[in-house]
Amino acid sequence: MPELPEVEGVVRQLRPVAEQKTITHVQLSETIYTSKEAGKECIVKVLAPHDFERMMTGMTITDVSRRAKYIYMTLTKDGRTYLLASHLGMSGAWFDVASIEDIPDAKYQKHAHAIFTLNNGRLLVFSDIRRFGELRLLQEAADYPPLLLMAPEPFDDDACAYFIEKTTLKKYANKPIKAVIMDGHIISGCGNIYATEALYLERIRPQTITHTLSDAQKRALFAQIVRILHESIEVGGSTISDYRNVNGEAGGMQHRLKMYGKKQCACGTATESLVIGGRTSVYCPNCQQ
DNA sequence: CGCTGTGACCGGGCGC
DNA sequence: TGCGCCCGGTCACAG
Repeated sequence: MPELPEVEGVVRQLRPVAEQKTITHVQLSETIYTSKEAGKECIVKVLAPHDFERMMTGMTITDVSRRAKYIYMTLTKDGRTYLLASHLGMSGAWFDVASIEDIPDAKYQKHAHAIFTLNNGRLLVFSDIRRFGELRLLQEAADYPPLLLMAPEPFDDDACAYFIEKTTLKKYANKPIKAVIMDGHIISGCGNIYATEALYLERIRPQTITHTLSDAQKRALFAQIVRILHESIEVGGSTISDYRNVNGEAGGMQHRLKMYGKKQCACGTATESLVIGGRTSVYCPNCQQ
């Protein structure tokens, strides 16, 4: 499940293959067509499949960037600017290939849902096994209000202050800290993997009620999250549940995880798990107090 | 009005 | 072998 570091990796790989290219053809999957006909918002949001194909055709990709776990592609066509906001959901992936058969995993070949042909003949393919991902064509971010409500990028100067301020609101103060740091309105891009790791490294139990933490603890936790997100970006992200980068390669971060998915802590103690905010949360009852 | 809880979207993988 | 359940990022909406 791609979190911020994995999405950042995808963006860095997409840039050289997508920027300054023009989309000459778009083909959405039969699944999208039939699902949309049934009234569901399958991957392509708001627009009817044919309208999405028509509007995307002729677009020039001028910029690829990341905002939280969203991939933003800035597009231009006929002198107008657009934004394609794509989210990988649980199992989405982008591939840069010469043909569909070159997608390195059969499951991703089977679930190729949007095929963009570029003016150099290459294909940009959005695949998604569980269809929780999305492709949202907008004129600007403001056209989809949830994008404006996301917390600052964790690497921004004001992100820690924003986090501290939010944690003092009664809406968040009485929640478990893990639910708070995984909330994209508080911190951008920190999902279950990195929340679990940061709490372990700071020796804080995930169920700790937020207001019981001191500001110093909150600052240290935030700094730990930033550090571990950086570390993961450097080593290519975590390969968990089929996540692969644009070249189909695995990342290296999964080998460095100390608590996520562990049955036993490095100290020898069996880990415990509980559900917080609907997500499985693992911690060491010995190391985390 | 604000917050909380629940539903909706899915198929791979695993347990029985 | 086969069936059924669990998992999860995010938003929408009911209460």
